[in-house]
Formats: sequence, C-alpha cells, structure tokens
Amino acid sequence: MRPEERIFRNCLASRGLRYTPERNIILQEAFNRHDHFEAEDLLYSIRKKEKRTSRATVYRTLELLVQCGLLQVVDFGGNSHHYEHVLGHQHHDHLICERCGRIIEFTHRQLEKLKEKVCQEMDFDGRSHTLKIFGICDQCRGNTKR
Amino acid sequence: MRPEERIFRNCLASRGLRYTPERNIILQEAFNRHDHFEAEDLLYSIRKKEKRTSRATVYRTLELLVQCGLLQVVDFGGNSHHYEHVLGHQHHDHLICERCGRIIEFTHRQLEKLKEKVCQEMDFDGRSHTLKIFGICDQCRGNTKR
DNA sequence: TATTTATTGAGATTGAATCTCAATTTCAAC
DNA sequence: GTTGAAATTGAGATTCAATCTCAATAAATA
Repeated sequence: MRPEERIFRNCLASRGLRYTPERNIILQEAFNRHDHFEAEDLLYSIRKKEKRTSRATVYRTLELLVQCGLLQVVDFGGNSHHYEHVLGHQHHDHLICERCGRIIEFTHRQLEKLKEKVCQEMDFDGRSHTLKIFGICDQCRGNTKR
Repeated sequence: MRPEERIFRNCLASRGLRYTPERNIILQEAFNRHDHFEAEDLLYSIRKKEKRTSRATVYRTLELLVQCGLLQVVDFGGNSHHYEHVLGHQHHDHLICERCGRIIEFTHRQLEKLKEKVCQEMDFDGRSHTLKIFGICDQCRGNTKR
C-alpha cells in the first residue's frame, strides 16, 4: 500500500471516518500529479476517466487531505486555491514568474534560521511560513519578445 | 494637496484618465484607513456616509490605485483580497496569528539580503516578495484559554 | 455647438466554494 | 441476515467576491 494511502486510512480511521471508493479515487488522482493543482482540475481529470464523482466530494476530500497533513493549500494570487503535496516533499518556497506564470520551488537553509530570529524578536510562536518572490524567470528574460 | 492625491492625479493624467469626484472619494476613504482593508468594507463605509458610489466603481478605482503604486494587494488566505498602503510605508512582511487573526507587520534587513541571494542562485529577476509567518501571537499565548 | 472619449451605476453574470437534504452505503450489534 | 445508527454521496441550490454589460452621463476637444 502506498504510503499516502496508509496515512490517509489511518487519519480517517482515527476520526471514525471511512475510506470510500470516492476518497480513494481522489487520493490517487491528487498524488498522480507532480505539481500544483486546483480542485476543478482534479474534478475534470476524474470525470474524463469516466469515474463519476461530485464536485462536493472533491472539495470535501481535498479538505480532509489537508487536515491529514498530506496536502497543503498554496495561494498564488489568482482567484482559486492551489494544492501541493506535503508528504515526501520537504518544505520549500516559491518563485513566481509574473510573465509566464511559471512557479519554481526552492529551499534555502538560511531562511529557516532567519524565521526563527524574526519570531524570537517579535515574541511570536511561528509554526509555518510562506515566502513568495515575484519577478521574471530566466526563460522569459531570454525571450526579449513580449 | 496631499501627496497621494498628487500622485493619483499624475498617474491618471499620464494615461489620459480623469480625476473624478468618485475617484476622489474612494482615494480619501482608502487613505483614511490605517490598516488592511477589503473592497467591500470600503464600499460600506462610503455608503454609510451617504456618499453614493457603485460597487463597480470601487473595484475599478482600487485597481487603478494598485496600478499607480499607491496600494498593494495582500492575500491572507481568506476568500477576499486585502489592500494596504504602499505610499509612506516601507516594505514589510506579516506575522499572522492563527488563533485571533491578528496581523502584525515586521521588517528585517537580512531578509532583503537573503532574497537577493536566492534570486542570484536561481537566476531569477526578483522584483517583490511576501513573507508570511503563521503561528500564535504573544497575546494569545498569554491566554491559556481557548 | 458638435464630436469624441472617458466614466458611472444598476443589475446581470461569472466562477470558486460551500451548503442542503434525501437517498445510499457501511458498520456494528444483535 | 436483520436492524438501527452513523457516515457518505451527489445533484442542485446557494453564497459571495469580483467582473462585466451597456445605456446614460459628463468632460474634454475640435
């Protein structure tokens, strides 16, 4: 059994909830993705495969996956939520290209340290953070056009 | 004339747009605020003062104020955009209390440096950034309750 | 004055997300 | 395997911020 499935099953069980076929399909589909995705995308993919699932169930299950620590909500400034995997991915932050919309992940050791420092100075119990840097990516800078 | 008004007038003029009474009211109201606000809040405040303005105009004018560099959109994870002043406020980042929703601003010199470094390493032309640290604020930690 | 262009506002529309509730499924207890 | 309690689902309604439409109006220019 894939690790995400075991975790999801356990998390559900611990709350008296069931591992249903629908939740299975949505879990599979969410973990087939290798980058950020939106709820509507996921719904669309599932329906294209003739697997019937309702919009409500997709949204509900994504919420459960977040609560179980398998997914995370990331906001990139659009009008919809994006999700990304937590399991098997160390914490990272994002570079966002304002021209092509590409999202590039990065990590930097010093950032964690800096965060600690800020929290100490501000007397804040920091638990998580997001850093987004907006700008122009290398590919777009290469293109003089547009 | 207040600096924000001069800037707005200039910015509009340079694009062949007009400084209308409605735009004036919205500018005033936006700059009376001293913290983050939402478009609907602003509309409500204006209407409470018997100044008639349409929803469409508020949204359109806020967009203009962003384009003119007077306001900035900030997302705190809710379902609506928040705006904050740019003019007269140096760049800052945010601590967000997950318990009481309080938003605390902070700045840290090292963060700017770190950003430069990351961009250099990633070959990215960074233009702006946002760092949000989520956690529990000092006040809420003081309250053992809840 | 006539013409062009920008602006406004009421209301319709969009679109993501959530909610409702009857029908269905699952599970545990008997 | 029957029964009852609880969880789950899905179709469609609803919410809500945000945007769009378009006719009426206002301002600038010729």
